[in-house]
Amino acid sequence: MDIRISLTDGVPIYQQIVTQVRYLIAAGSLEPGIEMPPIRVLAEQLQVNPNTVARAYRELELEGTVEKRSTRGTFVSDSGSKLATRHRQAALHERIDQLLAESTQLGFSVDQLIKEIHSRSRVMERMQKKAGPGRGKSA
Amino acid sequence: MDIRISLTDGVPIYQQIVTQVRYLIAAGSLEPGIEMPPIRVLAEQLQVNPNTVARAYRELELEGTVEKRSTRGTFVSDSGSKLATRHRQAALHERIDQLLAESTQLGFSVDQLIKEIHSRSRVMERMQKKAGPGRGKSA
DNA sequence: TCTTTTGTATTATTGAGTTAATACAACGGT
DNA sequence: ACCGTTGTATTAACTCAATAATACAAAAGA
Repeated sequence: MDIRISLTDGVPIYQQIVTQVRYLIAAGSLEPGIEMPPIRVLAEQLQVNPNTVARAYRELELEGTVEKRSTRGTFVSDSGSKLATRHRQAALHERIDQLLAESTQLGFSVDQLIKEIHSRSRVMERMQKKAGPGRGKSA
Repeated sequence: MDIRISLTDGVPIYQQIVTQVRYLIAAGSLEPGIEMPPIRVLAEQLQVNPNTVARAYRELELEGTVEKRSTRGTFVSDSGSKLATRHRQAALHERIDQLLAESTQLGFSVDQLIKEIHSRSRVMERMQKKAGPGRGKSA
């Protein structure tokens, strides 16, 4: 499981796990039916408390992305890929809505906002070229 | 001072004050040179602790939007309008950057993102027509 | 049946952030 | 000089979320 957590960026560990599992599933690295690492194993690899991983798995199960089969383990559900993608899109929509609300408050039109986005995306691209790969615990 | 705070939306009170003062200044309701309400007065109007208002004023002073003249009061600084606008734009840029980061992770191109934004903005407009004015303490 | 492996549940600790209570200090007008 | 007004400083309480410590329950398989 190629999951990397950062202890310094303020994002809760369990949330990082959820997000990255969704990513791995949406990207096809984790296919439906595959067994997830047991809670304790992943916790050991990431050097975090098992409860933290349990919380991430619980959230993933609630949304239907994975299935827990009592004592047999946790598996990527059949609809895992679809759900993971949907959740990621929902997260994106939420961000977009926040942004629209804030830019409206600022008196920007949508067109002006679009221009700003293009501008920022150019800046981000430039930064991408300089930035090295992130650091963090990995599994 | 037409400031309305919400005790239920999770945004810290002092932050709401800062944001709304910046808005009032950027919008021209508060012009450079104008005296701000004394900390205790605004605190009384908003029914919050004076320290909360003090914290908001301190932040506004740190960024140069207002000036404190020791015991004479707090005034909108000459560059207040420019600074308030700049801070609001910076906040917007930050949101945009988060959004770009997340959408990149999702595998969206900038153009796809733009389409999503247009789509969401149509949704938001529709919701605007239904929503009534917000409720909250006002001064 | 016993042991191992799985997820679960409960409770405590930690930590950050926000707000409040209260006392202080300085300037200015009378 | 004094009193009232201004902002300041210090400390405490409170809230909330995240994480950890620990014990529990149930199923599978030797």
